[in-house]
Amino acid sequence: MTESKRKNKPAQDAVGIANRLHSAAIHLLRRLRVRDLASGIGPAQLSALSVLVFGGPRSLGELAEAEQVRPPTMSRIVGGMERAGLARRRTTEDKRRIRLEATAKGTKILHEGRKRRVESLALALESLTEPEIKRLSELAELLEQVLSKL
Amino acid sequence: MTESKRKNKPAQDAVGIANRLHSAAIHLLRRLRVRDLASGIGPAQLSALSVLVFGGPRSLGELAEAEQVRPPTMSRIVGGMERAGLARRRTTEDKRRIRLEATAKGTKILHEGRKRRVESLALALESLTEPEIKRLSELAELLEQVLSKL
DNA sequence: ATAAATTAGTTAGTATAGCTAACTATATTT
DNA sequence: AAATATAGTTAGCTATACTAACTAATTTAT
Repeated sequence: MTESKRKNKPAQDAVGIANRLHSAAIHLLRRLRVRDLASGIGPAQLSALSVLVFGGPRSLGELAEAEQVRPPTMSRIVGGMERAGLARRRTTEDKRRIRLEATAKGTKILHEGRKRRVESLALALESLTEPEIKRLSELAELLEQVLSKL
Repeated sequence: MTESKRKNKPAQDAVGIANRLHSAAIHLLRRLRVRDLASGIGPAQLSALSVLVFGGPRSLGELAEAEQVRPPTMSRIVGGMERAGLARRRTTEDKRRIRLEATAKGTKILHEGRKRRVESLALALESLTEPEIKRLSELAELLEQVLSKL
């Protein structure tokens, strides 16, 4: 994959890029997952918690959608988060709905975990040159943009 | 998180970029995972299978290390792969060891799955402009480079 | 040459995380 | 008032992750 161009067709390149991005994402998360285990909280709970912390309180259905899982799955994840004291259920005017919010403990743990998780990646980034870092920053943004179209 | 810079210290930026990359990777895989389900094979099996297909046969311990899981976990994953006809165990000279290899069926399914999985991403990429695609290609490369330092 | 230690994998038991189907309770529509 | 729709939960299945404890084979040490 040392990237000599045989074809300039963007469509062709898109598949190659997609493959590389996919592969890179898998490897990235697998490495970082190891660090997550230190928090003693599973990845699904951690990810759901981050939605509550950074995105604010919301209903179970909304959280399920944000996390791309089915409601029963989210129901269990939330159960675990509650047991661990990371989040709580609140009743709402519409009594079918619940309002989920992060506890202070959940918020604290998330921030600590996120920091720990990301710090090894940040360290690796620092071995790059300034312009490379800058480019990587721009491209991270581009990636999120692409994902929003997925 | 709209990221105005209070500090220009690259170390600070690296954390921000690392966070965004981490987040993007999570979202990317979560979206693509949906497509993987079509194959009827779980993500761990799919990932292990890809090691066998693209990296060639190897022992259970080696596969476990490549996949960053413990041997008992890999033992189960392989069990599932065998039941599904995706891989097989072969005896070796050292009778403690086993040699794992992908079956023809496993190889075929992996290639099909990979294609299907990546094609929606490729489609999203095509909605970008030429220079954006080019930049994203650089990201993939740079990202792999960073990962190799992780 | 045997005993001890190491190595490779499996088995057992537990927890999390995903699904569908079926249920309860509340709200909305007819 | 009855029917329908919506929000969550419960039940039951599977996959994936762990540690601890086991078996079998090989290697090392006595």
